[in-house]
Amino acid sequence: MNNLLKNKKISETPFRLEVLSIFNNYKNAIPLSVIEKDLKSYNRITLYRTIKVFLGKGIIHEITISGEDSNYAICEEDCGTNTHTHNHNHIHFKCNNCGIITCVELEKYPKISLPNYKINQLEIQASGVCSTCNQ
Amino acid sequence: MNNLLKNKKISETPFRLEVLSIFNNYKNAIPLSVIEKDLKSYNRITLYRTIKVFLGKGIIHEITISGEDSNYAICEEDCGTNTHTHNHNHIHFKCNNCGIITCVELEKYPKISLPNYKINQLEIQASGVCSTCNQ
DNA sequence: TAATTAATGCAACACCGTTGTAATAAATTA
DNA sequence: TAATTTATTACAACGGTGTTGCATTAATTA
Repeated sequence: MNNLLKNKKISETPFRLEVLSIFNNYKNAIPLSVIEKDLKSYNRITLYRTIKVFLGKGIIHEITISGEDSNYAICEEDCGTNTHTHNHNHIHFKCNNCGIITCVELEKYPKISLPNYKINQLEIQASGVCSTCNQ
Repeated sequence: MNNLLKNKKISETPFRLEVLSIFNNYKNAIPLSVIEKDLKSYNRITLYRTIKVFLGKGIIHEITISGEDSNYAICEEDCGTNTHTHNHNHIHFKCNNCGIITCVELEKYPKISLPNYKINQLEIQASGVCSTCNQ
């Protein structure tokens, strides 16, 4: 995890390391605005490009929920190296109370079969009240 | 379906009727670009506002898939009157071959339970090859 | 350390969606 | 149906978001 960038064969720069460390400071998914806020010195364009590179290398994945800003979260070890082969065993949960979006692991991931369809990938987004707020 | 607008208690205007008829011409979800293309005379701003009103009244729903333009599809009869209570028994399927996004009904919709979580809503997005292309 | 390759950041731009407002059309009331 | 009220349309203008070209600077390689 410390030499993640070198493993992914991209240059290790202070900016990228700082973005990575911000991701690691949160257990949940975060939007660009959080990254911008946390960066010591931040350049809009460099951040966009960094996010694109991280997405392309499978370092992070994007969570797109209707009506929300895009959120980003660190990928698990076994994620693919690009967005198409990217695969995970978790769902994306949006808490309507605290607003936080998290990746939640499922023991048994639902299977869906549609006659005549070939299903390659499932993305499941749930919303409700998270375990922290639900007390 | 013909007096949909009046049922929803919004004014019936030529523009809105034309947008509605475009939705009815497609069995699948469509992005704004398709609506723009099909409108005889189209005003960008009015279209945005029309879509917003349709969304708010539960006439259409938005399908947001990572990396795609937003798509819109006519809601079923039993959809709620706003986006929050909006509920459906279908998943959103993106065909990687033809690119078309459809709402596909499921006989048995998967249930997901997470310890300590309260799940109000599920949005399921699948991708692969649709029944038309898969032949 | 020198040469090569890649990342950064500035300027400038295009696109997307929104807002204020005047004109116009639809709905309501008498 | 005509007059009034209410809502919609469309123009002008704007702000935000994401992108590209390019010169500078930093990281990697030999």
